[in-house]
Amino acid sequence: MKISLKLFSKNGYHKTKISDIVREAGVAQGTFYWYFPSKEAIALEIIQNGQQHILKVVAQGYRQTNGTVQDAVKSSEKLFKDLFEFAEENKNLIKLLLNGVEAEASVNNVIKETWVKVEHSFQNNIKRAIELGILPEKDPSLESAFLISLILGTLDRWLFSSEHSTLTKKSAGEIAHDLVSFEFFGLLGI
Amino acid sequence: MKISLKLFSKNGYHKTKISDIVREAGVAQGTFYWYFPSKEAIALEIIQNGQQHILKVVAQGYRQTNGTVQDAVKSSEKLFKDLFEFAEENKNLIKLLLNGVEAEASVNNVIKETWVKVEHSFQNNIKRAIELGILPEKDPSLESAFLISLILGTLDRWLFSSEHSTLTKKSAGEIAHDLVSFEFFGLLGI
Amino acid sequence: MKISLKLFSKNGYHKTKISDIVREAGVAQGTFYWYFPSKEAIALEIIQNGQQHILKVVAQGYRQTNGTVQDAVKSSEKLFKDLFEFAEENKNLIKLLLNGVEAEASVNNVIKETWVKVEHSFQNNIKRAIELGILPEKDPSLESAFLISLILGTLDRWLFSSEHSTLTKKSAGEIAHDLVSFEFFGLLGI
Amino acid sequence: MKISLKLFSKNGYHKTKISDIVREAGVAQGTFYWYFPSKEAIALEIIQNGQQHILKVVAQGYRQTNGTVQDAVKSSEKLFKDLFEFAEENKNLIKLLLNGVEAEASVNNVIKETWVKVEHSFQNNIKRAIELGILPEKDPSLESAFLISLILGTLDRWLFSSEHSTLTKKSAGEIAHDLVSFEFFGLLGI
DNA sequence: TATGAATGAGGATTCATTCAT
DNA sequence: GATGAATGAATCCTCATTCAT
Repeated sequence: MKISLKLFSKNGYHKTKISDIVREAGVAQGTFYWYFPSKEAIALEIIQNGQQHILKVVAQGYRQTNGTVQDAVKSSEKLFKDLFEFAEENKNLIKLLLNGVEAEASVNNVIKETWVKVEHSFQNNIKRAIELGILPEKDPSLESAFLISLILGTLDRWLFSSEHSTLTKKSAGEIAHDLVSFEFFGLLGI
Repeated sequence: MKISLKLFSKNGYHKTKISDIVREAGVAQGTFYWYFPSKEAIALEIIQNGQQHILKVVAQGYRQTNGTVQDAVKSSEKLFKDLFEFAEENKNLIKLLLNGVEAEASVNNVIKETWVKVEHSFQNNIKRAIELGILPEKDPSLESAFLISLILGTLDRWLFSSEHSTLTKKSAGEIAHDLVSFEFFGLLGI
Repeated sequence: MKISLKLFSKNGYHKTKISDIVREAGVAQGTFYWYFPSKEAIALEIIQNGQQHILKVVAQGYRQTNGTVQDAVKSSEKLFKDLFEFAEENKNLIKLLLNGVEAEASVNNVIKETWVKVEHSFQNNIKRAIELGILPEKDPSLESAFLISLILGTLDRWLFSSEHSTLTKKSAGEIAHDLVSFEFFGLLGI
Repeated sequence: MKISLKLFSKNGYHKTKISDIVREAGVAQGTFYWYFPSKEAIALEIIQNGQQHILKVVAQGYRQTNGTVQDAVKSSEKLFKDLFEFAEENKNLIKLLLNGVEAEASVNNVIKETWVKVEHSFQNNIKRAIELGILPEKDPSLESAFLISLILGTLDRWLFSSEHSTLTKKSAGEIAHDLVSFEFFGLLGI
């Protein structure tokens, strides 16, 4: 699975042949089919596996948000940092999830699902913050859409862009700090 | 090209067969090759074509930004509206550009290039705004990375997400309005 | 036809496309079919045309063989010289005829036929020489087979071999001279 | 490979389809590609294989040539006999090598190479005979060119010509005998 | 006569999957 | 559990030929 993930993320789903995977794994072609019923299946398993990990990170990321904006900012920054650190350690997985493979529909669906779930988590947090009076009364679903767009796009550029020298050099913590500032205060923020 | 674009964006590059394209076009297989040297070539032409259109929209989107924050906000909103309207009218193209096909490297490169160029345009605008004292002194490359992430992610969800009932129902103008608020003031903005 | 001959001999029958021919000729694809019913037909016409020329050369090559061995040698040398000069001026044709295209059976047949006819001419001459007591009593059909083998093989190496520096530098007359010596006296000849 | 050789020599390279080969071999199309990377590759392998065999025959054909013309004649006749017997047993291979396929350049090159090597072998022998004073001082490269022309042309007519009733009926030994007479003494020989 | 766009059968190669050992 | 040879459907592309203009 590790090898498959690497090859999928590096070369894409279709361009990764079973023969490539088994060659690198040092086993015979038939052996692959002892462990996985099909190419689709292993892709699915890889993605679902990854989804669990990510959701765990996100779930653990938010701690308490009791009270002030200051708390919310800190909490958010903590989550971003965790998420970016996880991404850094699992580049291949993230690449696969961000690029979206041109694979069987089932695989694409699990990928979509992953981000939808992450977004839901964000949305719940925003809702709570509004209820607590920390954030102004706005549409949480819209705000979370903005938020996840912001995060995933930045993540993509941070890890995989050759064009962003500034971005690429930053650590997960630094990115998280900058990001949270934009999140709460926008371009005009301090 | 129109048919190819539709099929590519709907089914992906690899799953779109030349035979699919010509069947829908009502011509013979060989006719395809009279007009395009290869499958890769037509994909490339489609994308490059699309790139030009988008860049034109972006270039024309920003008008003057002479002076106040108010002006900048208005200008930005205008651009977003234009961009989203264009996207709405060219859903297939946008889908292709956002999802990124798993195609030949050349095709993927042109897609990447497209967004890099759009981002550059944003970046220049932010620079100018900083020089004019409209925006606080920050790293424009970082800000533009945030901005493009925000826009493209939102665009994706607006056009192609089945999960965002709130988002989906909004018009290009409304999205642009909400987006510009987040852009300048963040979650805390009015 | 000239262009076709060039391309056929240079690249082979199958690798020469009608589109190659018409491009070089500066006419449209359809125009080709106004003058020739098919690719096979033009090849056939080219070869048959060439056959006539060669047979004329061979027919005129032998003059009188009245009497002595000396006469026969001279006569033979004259023919070889004519033949080799013709070949030098019609390299493309000769290449086509010697290599034997992998074409339709009909084309190959005309090529075979050409050499068979040339050989017949040789055979008749040998017969006459035997009748005149110039050559010893042997099987003329065998001798002519030897002779044509000798000539065509040498011709091939002379015109198209990159390995025969000695051969390549000789003129048609010189080759003819050497050849005739071998023809009549073999390796042991003076 | 045997089947491929047969089909190549019978129908030519281009007219032999992979589907023909596998049908006759009784395997699936894909199986072909398990053993050979391409059509070109199998042709190459066949030819190279054949080249080795021929060169072995030629290398073993000449024995000692110690002394007299008589010895040289005998030695030569022995080689011709071996060569012609080999050719008789490997008609398909010889046909392929003599006709020269219209295949990829690589294949054609190996064919050319084969005969060049055979000729070199002849040439060396002639050189030695000159040094020993058996043959008169002449250009060995020219003589070997004559010799190989003579042999290959005769071989071609013996095996594949429908026009040479006299030739066709002879055995390898008989042809060799006649050939060696022409080789050493020419038309005028006893 | 000339054009050149259109045709479509044909053919090499790929690769996920199977299965006897 | 493991092997790797065998399968064959699938697909891109070629090119001689046709034909309306």
